[in-house]
Amino acid sequence: MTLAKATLKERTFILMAARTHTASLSERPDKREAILAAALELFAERGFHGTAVPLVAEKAGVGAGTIYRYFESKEALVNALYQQWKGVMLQSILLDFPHEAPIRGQFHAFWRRMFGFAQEHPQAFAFLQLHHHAPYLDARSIALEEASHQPARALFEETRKQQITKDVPPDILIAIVFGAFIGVARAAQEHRFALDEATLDQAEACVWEAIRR
Amino acid sequence: MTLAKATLKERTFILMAARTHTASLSERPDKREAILAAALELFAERGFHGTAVPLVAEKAGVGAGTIYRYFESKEALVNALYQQWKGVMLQSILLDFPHEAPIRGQFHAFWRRMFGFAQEHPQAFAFLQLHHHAPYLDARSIALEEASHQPARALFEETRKQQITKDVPPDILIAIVFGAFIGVARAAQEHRFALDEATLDQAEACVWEAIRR
DNA sequence: CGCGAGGGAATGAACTTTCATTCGGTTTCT
DNA sequence: AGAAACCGAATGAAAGTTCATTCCCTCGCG
Repeated sequence: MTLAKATLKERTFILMAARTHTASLSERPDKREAILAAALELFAERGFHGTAVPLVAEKAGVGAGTIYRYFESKEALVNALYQQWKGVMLQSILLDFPHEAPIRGQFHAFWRRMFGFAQEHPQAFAFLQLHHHAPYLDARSIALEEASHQPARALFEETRKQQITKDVPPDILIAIVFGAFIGVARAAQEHRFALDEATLDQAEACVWEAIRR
Repeated sequence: MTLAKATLKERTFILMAARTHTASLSERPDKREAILAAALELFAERGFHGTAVPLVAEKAGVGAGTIYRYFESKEALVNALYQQWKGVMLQSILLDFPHEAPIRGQFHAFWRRMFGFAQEHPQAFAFLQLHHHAPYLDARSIALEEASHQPARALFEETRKQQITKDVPPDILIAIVFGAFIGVARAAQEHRFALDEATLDQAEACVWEAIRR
């Protein structure tokens, strides 16, 4: 996979191409959305194998058979969901990202945008966590997952050269930063503390200390 | 489900079985262990709902019905597994913990012991991650999960008072440290980098910087 | 010392439920 | 009116669980 060098625009294109199942001319996007929304909620709570398709249909207010007019199978549905939300997450982090700002400002943007997504779409965040590296994810989902690491790696390779961050392999810094992000976001979702501005800033300051030289 | 009593008895039995040979002939701890080992492997790879009970039986070299002689249900099995391994993890971190060492040394011990467990029992580590906060976990499993946070909270409350760590709520530091730990351990399991001594020390130094004052 | 009865552990085919998917009838839109 | 979309009961496969039977070990009696 040479997604490494793919620009944001190209990745966006990939994302759009994911909508493969445009079978007929008069599709009902609202129904498709209803199915995806119901599936998101249920898959996030109970997992893929723990969620029955007829239950998704009921929650979507749709007949069970209708789901198969929009998705080839349950697997296709979960992959469509994964790709949709991974794409949304990527976009909400990368769209208009301040590449020219000072590094510390870029890190701030990164941090805030990640939490912005997790707070705005808590179910999608839980869903993406739960289905990370699941065996039923297809090649496109896995490629998207891989691609999502790329911007951070590029950033940390650059900051390492500039001796802004520690002289540590970027993959380790990424693991620490993303790990801390997920840890904080999850703890907040479990109501261990509130995710207000002050908390976000405190956590950001801590994690920046972890990586800065 | 009236598993409270049975589970307690069974758990006690596990503890004893570890070092006793006085079990009566009617008891077959080896079978129980075989079932637990097979279940660990399969649940860690495919998840709870993704694993069929007869498959566990086959991998354990045991008849399907035999599983139900040792566990009331599939749910009871997954909870027994969760409690067993959460307990092992807790013990391997806390047993003979150097409570009197300097704080930085305690943090080092913490860090190394967590990774020691993750490296020694990668499947158990994956299993615990995957089933964290699953809806089929019973009260005892949840209580164990909750209890596992306690030592870290106590430590960070103390270090905060002593102004060794940042003036930040302990729960936030815990989320960052555990999050970073899980992030690093997972990245290593995905072969993003090797977990040698140098890497462990680098990551530890980073995370210590995150929390120290 | 052998042998057969007794009893509990183990089994896996069978049972019941539940699942993903299909399909024919019905509704809706143009 | 025709065609496409929609529904949900029907379907067959696969799931978790059960239970009648088998197996194996122990013990008591000849």
